[in-house]
Amino acid sequence: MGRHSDRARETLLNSAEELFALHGIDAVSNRAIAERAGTANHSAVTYHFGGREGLMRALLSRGRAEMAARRAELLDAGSAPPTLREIVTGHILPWTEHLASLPVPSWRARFLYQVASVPSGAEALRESAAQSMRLEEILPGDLPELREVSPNVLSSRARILGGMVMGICASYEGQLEQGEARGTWLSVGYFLVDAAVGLLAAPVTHPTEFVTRGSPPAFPL
Amino acid sequence: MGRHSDRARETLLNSAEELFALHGIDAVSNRAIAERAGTANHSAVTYHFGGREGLMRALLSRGRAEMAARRAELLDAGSAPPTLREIVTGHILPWTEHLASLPVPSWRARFLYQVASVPSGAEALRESAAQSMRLEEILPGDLPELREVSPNVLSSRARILGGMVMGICASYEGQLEQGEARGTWLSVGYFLVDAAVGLLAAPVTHPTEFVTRGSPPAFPL
DNA sequence: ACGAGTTTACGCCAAGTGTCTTATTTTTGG
DNA sequence: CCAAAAATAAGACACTTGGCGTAAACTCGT
Repeated sequence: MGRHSDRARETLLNSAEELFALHGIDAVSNRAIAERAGTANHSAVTYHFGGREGLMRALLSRGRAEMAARRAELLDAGSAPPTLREIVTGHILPWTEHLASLPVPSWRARFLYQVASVPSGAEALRESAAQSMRLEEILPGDLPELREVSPNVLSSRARILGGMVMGICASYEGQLEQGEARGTWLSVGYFLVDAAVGLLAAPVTHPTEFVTRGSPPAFPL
Repeated sequence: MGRHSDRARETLLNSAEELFALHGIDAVSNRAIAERAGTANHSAVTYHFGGREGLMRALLSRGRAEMAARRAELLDAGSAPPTLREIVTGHILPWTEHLASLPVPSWRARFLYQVASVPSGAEALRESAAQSMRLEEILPGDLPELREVSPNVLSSRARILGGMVMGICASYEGQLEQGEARGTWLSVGYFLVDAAVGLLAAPVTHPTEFVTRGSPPAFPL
């Protein structure tokens, strides 16, 4: 058995993540990924992952287990019943902590931002998202901070969070690579928590019955 | 001079907008755009727009004048000095009103969401964005609602707004096409204004020095 | 050290793309 | 109505891509 295969797979995944993050999913060919990985085997992606779908699956599963564990840990440590801020923190901080654990430069945030944005990537995300909880389904309806927010509005607001977190993290990751970053991943996390709480609990001046769903798919925090 | 050329250009632009919105910028070839436009001239995009850049420029300039005028109109009608809500309203409502003015189905919101997300599109957006004002540069530092929000945090929060508006509008536009939409474009606009005000004015629990900039480029509201 | 199994290298092909050229058709101004 | 201009159609070409097949190189247990 080739134990080397793990190394080759890792190299391919890293190359793909970087190229996808920098140029977008659809702008990168399997051949380019293989070349970036340093191999002359232009069918490497097909060989190791069975094709584009397998590659995306492998990329999307990276770090999923750690983040899920960390989320459970944070939510356990909070008060019972948890406050809105605790719930939001439990969903956002595992994410920024995960990004903080990666060597600099990293491309994970920017890659996932691309995945969530582009139709071809969103398709791959759908199956993966099913394995993760969505914040909109987790928020209890009886939180005191959200008493004035109707379920429709709350659900629609929760949909915004994924894109918000992804976008800010992608931006910060880019700054980190350029050496222009101020602050830390943890400060980014708290910034996002503040913003998310303000967003979710904002006063409703115009009640509305519209509800967002479908594309773009909310990124599963 | 071919007066027909205007019609051909319009058809090409509509085809491109639709295909870009549904499949993403990088997943659509110039040939596919020409075919969708009903012409057998597979070089139509090059002939009428000089290439991909010209096509993107033409697409991005659509509706810009109307929206700018409407924005000025709304901001003029508000109180002096304007409140935070008035400023935000003046930047968001022209946008939802513009979308409301398009026939159903439309693809503009989804197209622009793609442009703002994908690197290749973001590049095209940069020059266009320079012609539009950015909300982060418009927000006065002395608004009473934002007294507790430091400039760094405020600037970073303002960056979120573009993606938020684009994402929600893209989602609603899709629902509209599917016949699943509840509410109106106007209600979407007020929903976004509420969310934006809550986001910008949210209490800051952890002061931070990080500032977002660079990619993803904030969509110029 | 050897041979089976795994990984890599690389050639080949059909399909698709952008660009450039050349007819052919359509439109316009006189 | 007619010629000039513009628009469309369609061919040629170089290039890239994904998929497939085969040969070489490598790894590992024995």
